[in-house]
Amino acid sequence: MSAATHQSTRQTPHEVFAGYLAANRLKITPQRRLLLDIFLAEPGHVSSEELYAKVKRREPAIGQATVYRTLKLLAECGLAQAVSFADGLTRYEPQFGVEHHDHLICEACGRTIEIVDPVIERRQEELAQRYGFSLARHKMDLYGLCPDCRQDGRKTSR
Amino acid sequence: MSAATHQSTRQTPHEVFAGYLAANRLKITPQRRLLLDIFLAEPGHVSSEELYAKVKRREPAIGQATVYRTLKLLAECGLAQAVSFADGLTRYEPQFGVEHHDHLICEACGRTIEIVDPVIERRQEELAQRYGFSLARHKMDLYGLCPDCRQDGRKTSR
DNA sequence: GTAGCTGCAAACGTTTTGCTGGTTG
DNA sequence: CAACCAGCAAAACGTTTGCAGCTAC
Repeated sequence: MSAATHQSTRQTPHEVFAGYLAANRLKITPQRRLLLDIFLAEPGHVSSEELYAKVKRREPAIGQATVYRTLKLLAECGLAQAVSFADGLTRYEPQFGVEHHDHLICEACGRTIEIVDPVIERRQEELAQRYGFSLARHKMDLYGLCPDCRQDGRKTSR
Repeated sequence: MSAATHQSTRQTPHEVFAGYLAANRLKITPQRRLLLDIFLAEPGHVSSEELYAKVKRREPAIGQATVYRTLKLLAECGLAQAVSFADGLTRYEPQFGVEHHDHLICEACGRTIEIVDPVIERRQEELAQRYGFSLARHKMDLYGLCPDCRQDGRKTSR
């Protein structure tokens, strides 16, 4: 729990979103509100398609295009951040009030585990300080093989 | 044997590639050799299309599919690494003979310092093992403000 | 009322795949 | 000579865009 950035402004995500929309003369619609809600309820990184599937359960009439467009808006106003895992899919992760995390990624099956290690987090701070940097954020992805894919051992026959 | 973490062996890239192909009963072809050469001559990250264009100048008959397929092979044997910049394009960067390092990046002036911290490296291994993963490689970028940019909000020199 | 929105479907650009003749080991 | 590969073109994939009617402001 080392939330290094305590802001005095305590806007809710919805306020942030509404503010951004208003500032750009865009409109608040039921779809956008719903998408924000469901997006924020997601634990980790979501692809557009995954979000589309979840939203569709509550609002079957919604279209994929709306999901794509809204995710882009969320990224623009800082509520979401686009991350890529080199699997041809763009994923978004909530940036508001969500605990930071890193990724442990299986290169074989694409499975991704979110991890946070206090030792590493602290060490990163120390490292940055050693170089006189003030650290704002970081990104760490570990690539390897998950337990399942290690056992499969489909290669190196003989 | 996923060949991604062979740093101690002094194999040339061509040897690595040939070894990987042989181990999987795949064949060495002129196209694959040419693609490896041109790929290694690239300074940074290349997209499949960029590589295709360059290869085509030397071997006009080559097809895009071959480039895609070969890049995938290079990634499998650890000579290339796929990176995504969230622009809908998969890029590959050469991984051979390059010392691993992480990045400390100034968000104001773009200055980048290459770092390696043994404590973090070791801890990453431990973390992966805890989840049953075998770790092949990782990527860590720390973002913040460098000493110069901390002192004055100027977005100076570089 | 008007600018902006939605859902649909078609368009788009990248990557993959099926096929056939040719090449490697 | 058997397995694998190349090139081609079509398919598949995720994402964007044009449109006509609808909605928030």
